[in-house]
Amino acid sequence: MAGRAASARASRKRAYHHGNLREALIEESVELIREEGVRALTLREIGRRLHVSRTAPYRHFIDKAALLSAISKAGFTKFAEVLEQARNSAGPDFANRLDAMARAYVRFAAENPGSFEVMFGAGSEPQYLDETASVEAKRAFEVLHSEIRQGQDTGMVGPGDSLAYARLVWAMVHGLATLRMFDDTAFTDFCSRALRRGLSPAL
Amino acid sequence: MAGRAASARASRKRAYHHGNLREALIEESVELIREEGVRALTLREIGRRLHVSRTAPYRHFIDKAALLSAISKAGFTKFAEVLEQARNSAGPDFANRLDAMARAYVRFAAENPGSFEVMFGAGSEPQYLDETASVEAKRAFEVLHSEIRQGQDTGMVGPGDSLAYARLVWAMVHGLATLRMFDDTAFTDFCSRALRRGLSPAL
DNA sequence: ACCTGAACACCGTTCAAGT
DNA sequence: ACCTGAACACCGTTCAAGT
Repeated sequence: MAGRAASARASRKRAYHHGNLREALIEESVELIREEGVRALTLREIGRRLHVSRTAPYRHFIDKAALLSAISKAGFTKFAEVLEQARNSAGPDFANRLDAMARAYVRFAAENPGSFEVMFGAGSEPQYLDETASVEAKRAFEVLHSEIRQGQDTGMVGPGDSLAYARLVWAMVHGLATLRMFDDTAFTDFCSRALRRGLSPAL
Repeated sequence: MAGRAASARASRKRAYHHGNLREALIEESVELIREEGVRALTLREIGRRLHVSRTAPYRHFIDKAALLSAISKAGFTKFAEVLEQARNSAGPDFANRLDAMARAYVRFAAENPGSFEVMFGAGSEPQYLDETASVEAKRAFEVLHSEIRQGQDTGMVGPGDSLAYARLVWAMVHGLATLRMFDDTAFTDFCSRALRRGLSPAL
């Protein structure tokens, strides 16, 4: 009946003694955040859920901030995959690829509000997403940045500093995501069009 | 020597019994947030600072969330004033007025990170800044929205839904502010130009 | 190595009691 | 009306002690 689940749980629990408590802490934290929000993330609660003492997390993270940092990095890794996948599925046209990434960005924020908050929240300080950011955040940003460079090659994006264009797009879409303006696809498309016009070479 | 400060403090303290503890709680919270960040905002600490018991705030706010809500509203009131003042000081030219508001928006976020976080943070749910938002938030948004309408009248902004244009600009600038991309004025100006190009009527 | 319980210094919130 | 102290149920974190 519940044999499989039980044995999975048992082996999982035993496995903590083998060195993957760290991984389990991150996974369970992401799950808890998704279910109950960031405020519900508590070292004690996460310990309870993993049938582990409340101080066990300190074997793997120096403090709660370190756990949050790991959650953020895991979030950015997933985020980069999502953006890349959206871009690659959108065909060769620059407009379609950019729009697909914008939609994926906003959807990620909508579906993972907790992770999104940890990734971009007060604790972190990502700023320009290049120098000070984690390598995971940089990788996500690079997915967009490389697309902008391609857009410049095909004349869809004006000449000049590709980094500035990429930051501009990132900020625009990030604003949409942060203000949770994503339940109206007509508006999102409206923004995409205006954004592309803003990027295009001056006449 | 310290007589004036002392008597001011004394009359201030006595005044709490006269009904302005509520106001003092908000002011002191904003001050504390500015100094130490949102995480430092504690009902107990705020009570300490005002020489009042830790449960005194409950006479004026049902819980901590209600205090935060009041802080948010006060922040939006200030925010609206700042935006309006920036616009009015920028002369008659649309581009200058829009750029001035963008700069003021970003500067407000830079100078009041704590208030900004409370205003737009996880607790609140402002979304489109019109229907669900507080009247204070709506007022701030209206400063921008009315300017967009004027831009349409003078042909600087394309025809159609002025609300959509206003939301677009808000999201763009909000992204800059949220990602703390404000230490590079050259980049901010770059974004302003692209933004205005995106708003302009299609050819 | 990894885990545990007890303990410390904090919170938000409630409530009976004071003026 | 407005304020207070004690109390309750939580936290994050440290540390000596266990296997």
